[in-house]
Amino acid sequence: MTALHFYNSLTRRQEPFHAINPGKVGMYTCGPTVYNFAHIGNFRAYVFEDILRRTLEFAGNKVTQVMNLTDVDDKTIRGAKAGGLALNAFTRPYIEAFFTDLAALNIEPAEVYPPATGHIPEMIALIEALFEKGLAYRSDDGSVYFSISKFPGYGKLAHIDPSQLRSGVRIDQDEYDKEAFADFALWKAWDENDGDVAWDSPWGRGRPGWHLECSAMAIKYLGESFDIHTGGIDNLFPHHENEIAQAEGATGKPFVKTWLHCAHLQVDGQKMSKSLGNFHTLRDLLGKGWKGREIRYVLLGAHYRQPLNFTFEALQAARTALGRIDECFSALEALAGSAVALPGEAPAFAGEALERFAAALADDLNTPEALSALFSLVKTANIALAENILMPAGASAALDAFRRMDSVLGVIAFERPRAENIPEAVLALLGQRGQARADRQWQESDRIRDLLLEMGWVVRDGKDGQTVKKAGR
RNA sequence: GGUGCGAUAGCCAAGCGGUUAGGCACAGGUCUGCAAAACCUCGUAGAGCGGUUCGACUCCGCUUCGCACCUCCA
Repeated sequence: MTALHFYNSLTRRQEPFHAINPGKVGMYTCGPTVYNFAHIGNFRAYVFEDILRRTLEFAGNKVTQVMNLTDVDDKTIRGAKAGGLALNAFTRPYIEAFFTDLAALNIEPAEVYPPATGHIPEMIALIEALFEKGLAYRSDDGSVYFSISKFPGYGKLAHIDPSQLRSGVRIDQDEYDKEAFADFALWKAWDENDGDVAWDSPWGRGRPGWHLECSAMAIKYLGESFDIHTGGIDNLFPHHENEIAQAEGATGKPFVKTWLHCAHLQVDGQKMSKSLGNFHTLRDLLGKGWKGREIRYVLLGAHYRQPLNFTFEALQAARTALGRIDECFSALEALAGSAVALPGEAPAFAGEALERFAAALADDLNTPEALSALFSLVKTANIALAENILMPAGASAALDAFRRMDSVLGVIAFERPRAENIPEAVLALLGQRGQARADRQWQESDRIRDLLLEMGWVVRDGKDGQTVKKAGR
């Protein structure tokens, strides 16, 4: 396929992608803070990262993805305290829920999900390295800070001039004991709000700063320099900027080659927030009867660097569109039967659509364009089917193209409605109706059709007789 | 205030200096006893004002409006 190109937040340009070790890609993804159920805005980022991962695999790479779990920070500590629970007892259900949710969206698992609380020694070692380089200092209360004025490259990702950082931002400096306003905590000294959440360190009891975990765990699992780091756009500053400062400050090597950031999801044109009542968790939507594949499809509908407006109209549109894909796929399956595609027999339209699809993804993960290519395959296949010009081998080749596309999109085979087992009673009624139709007893035929509908089965009269389908979806 | 992004037909949403994006909805048609379903067909839209150009939705400038980040929200 065409060479992959990604927009790199660091250079602010679209660049050809070359893995440091050809064929093997190391990728770090900022994961959830496990103090609550993740919402669909969070999942936009995880689905985007899944598309990135699958596109890399589509292009023949072996991907090693690391996604951290932030299981210690202000919010988790606050939640544990409010619930009267130990920290890990508080976070565990949310970690489990997170994995359930990932599966519900057909997101491929990462290779490693390191929890912050499991990597305190690595973080302490990183702070020690920063002390050696003169980039860290200890304050009177025992906290440790990173001195951004001593790190020349600070601001290169966010393109921020550190000396400008103060303007317009509220200042509550007395909460901390820092030398410079923009310095950030590497280690936070224990205070009474932390309860029993504390680890020993050379600087006394306390807990790691939030930015530290990602640098420490990324280096541990992916090395001091690796290919790709992703996250939501909101993490670009300060979190990712600080990650670079910590990692490059300690190792002296370039931390990450390519940074990719996903734009936010909006709901009904506005930022998602609890006060506006437009805050949706994944489980809320599943509870309302929407399928994971439908939500996933909606999230693929816009380019990842553009804000995406989430609406229930979009979910309904996704349901209808997926239904069309399913119909086409099933019709091809029926025609293909057990036929195996032979070389040279693939219809040209399947290859063309797949090529367009691959080019769209290679062009900075253009999923809307990729979906357009998918639908061009649906349409041409439908026409070929209607005109009876498709041989079983051709149908099989078209199916292969769909499957290749779905290896990235993950919406066709996933949760595809299956042919239901038809109960005896329904079969019996169908038989009666068939007889009535043969006898041109339309009233009787319609009566049975209504009866079946009441039982939850929709009758479709086609060229080859009647078929039934579960109602509702 | 600083930095960045955007404004596309009823809705959602892409590419592109001149050649059909696509999806949903609407409308027509095929099929059908009727209906449903399915399938096909169908939209010259590009915030406003200037400029560059043979030609601009696409490049440049200004205006208006919207969004995001600016110390721990994906």
